[in-house]
Amino acid sequence: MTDAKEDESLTLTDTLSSWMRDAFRTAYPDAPTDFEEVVVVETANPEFGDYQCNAAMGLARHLKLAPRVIADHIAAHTDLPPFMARIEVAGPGFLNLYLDDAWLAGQIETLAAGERMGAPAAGGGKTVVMDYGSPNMTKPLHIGHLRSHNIGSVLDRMHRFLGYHVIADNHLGDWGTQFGVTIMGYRNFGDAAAMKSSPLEELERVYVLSYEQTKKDSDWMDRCRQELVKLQSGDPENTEMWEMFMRLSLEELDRIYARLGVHYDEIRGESYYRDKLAGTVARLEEAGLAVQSEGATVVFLEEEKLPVCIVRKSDGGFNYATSDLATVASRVEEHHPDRIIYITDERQQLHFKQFFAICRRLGYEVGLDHVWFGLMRLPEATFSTREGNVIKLDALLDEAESRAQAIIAESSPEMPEAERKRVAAAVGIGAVKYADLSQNPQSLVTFTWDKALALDGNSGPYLQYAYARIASVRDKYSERFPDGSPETEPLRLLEPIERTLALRLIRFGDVVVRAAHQYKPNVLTDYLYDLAQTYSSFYQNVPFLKAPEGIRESRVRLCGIVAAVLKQGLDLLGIDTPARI
RNA sequence: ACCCCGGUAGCUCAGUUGGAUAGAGCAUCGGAUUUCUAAUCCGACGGUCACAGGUUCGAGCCCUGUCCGGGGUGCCA
Repeated sequence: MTDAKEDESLTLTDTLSSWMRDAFRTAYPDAPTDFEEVVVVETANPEFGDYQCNAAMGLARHLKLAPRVIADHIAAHTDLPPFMARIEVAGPGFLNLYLDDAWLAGQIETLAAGERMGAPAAGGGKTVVMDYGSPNMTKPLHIGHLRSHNIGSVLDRMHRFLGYHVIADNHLGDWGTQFGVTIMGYRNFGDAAAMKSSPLEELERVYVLSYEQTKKDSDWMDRCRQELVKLQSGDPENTEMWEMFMRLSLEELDRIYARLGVHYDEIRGESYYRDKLAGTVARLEEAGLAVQSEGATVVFLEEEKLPVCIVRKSDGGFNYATSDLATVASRVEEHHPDRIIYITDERQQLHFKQFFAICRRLGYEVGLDHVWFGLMRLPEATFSTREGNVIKLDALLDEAESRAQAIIAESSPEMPEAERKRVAAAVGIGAVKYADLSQNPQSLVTFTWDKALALDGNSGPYLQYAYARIASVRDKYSERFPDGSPETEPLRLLEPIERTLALRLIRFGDVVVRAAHQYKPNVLTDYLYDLAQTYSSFYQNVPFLKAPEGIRESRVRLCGIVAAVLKQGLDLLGIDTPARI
């Protein structure tokens, strides 16, 4: 029998599944199936055990036996490994599995001592390039840009945590059509002082003015295109202007990235690949993939039942697909990744299907995933720069911090000003991030201030509060029992809620793996909220410091392990955990 | 016209290979603080899982059709 700690790349459900699979194979050696479908899952209801296996029902047909007969046989004839207390059969053939209490307590004791809180080294050193954020360099970030950065950086952190070698790359939109419009705008309406103080706002302002001109003046767009062609062919004046735009925009991005806690290993915009675009098209032509059609160079994707993909426009310009193809070539050559993961909004699904299809035809073996998320919209409408109904990301974060600050001022008036500001930033920004991450990424998000800034209920601050209470409990313990050492006392799971808490803690590894591999941060937020709720109930209903010696230490120790898992989970979400809030 | 998503409690949303009685927050109502932080806890109320068929031991989840909403569909990204 496998010991649950033997293989570092397995989660607990992997181990349980493997054990159950062996049990089925032993019981039915001549069965016409390899039992690969036998898996163990967490139970939703404690009434049905800690984990359950539902395979007997599904296998009934293959084995030509009643499901209940199969389940009874497995339960009666399977040796129990050290981690298992008992198996029960229920209903039509459910196998309800109960973990051994002593084993469970032992696992929890060692959980916090390990590097990963029981999570496996699932990455095994595989290299993954993660492409997220990718802002347009001519506009300030608005609330709609939160998701790619937020979801992307959480998936990034989770993959690193699981032992993947991650290269996070910010593929800036710094070379597209918008620059012709922006250069024309800046030449005609630019304000050098405003450009210094808030560059992205100024770039956006001149972009909007210039864009409006295209409607009034039919030559305007042609002149914009000419400016772009000049830039792309190396005209010194336009290049200098572009470099200034980039320098100032990057400074502003750095500022907001620091605020959000987003970090990249590489920042390579589309411009980085500009000299490789012609060669990319040539390569497609040599491979017989790209052909001339209606004056443009295109790739037909009829086999994949996808629409045609344009790789070079009839005016000679290149577009997004070409840039992405050049980028993938560069990444493969330089990093040899096992997988490249792109995180963008849902509107780009077709683009990525086309782009991935071309990559397959070119023979790339690297795994390619497009993680798309639903657009953010306002209750009344979608927002757009042109409509003028955008909410700047900075403004959202400012509001979040000031709401948090108001509550702290009320609840902790004695807190020093500097700490109050730090905590307000942690709580406010944590609230904004959590509100976004706790939804299924693929859901369309309707933005409301109250939802984005929720400070109670299922919210980031609820988790931070649970963490801070534990820090406080442990401080009080040290004050009152300076000679005590909870970490060396055995963990005793006496009250039902304590065992429930232990069962939550031991799920952490499975949860992180599921969240990372399904690209769903909300799997982790759901878990952490459940953990914090279970802890809060424990906190409210069970005495720690007033408990008898021994039990007291066990409970304080359990608190510490909950705190460690909460902190690790919140770290993965990019949310800070102040010791006091 | 075609393609991709979505429709779950008054509101906002979860729902892990199809699994046992569909969950949470907010809102509403009732309770808990001489105590380890009440940003909390305990309880109540609240459902034709858009609609109609189908598949099977079992469907919110899979298949078909319809309605409604969002997005996309050769020279934006």
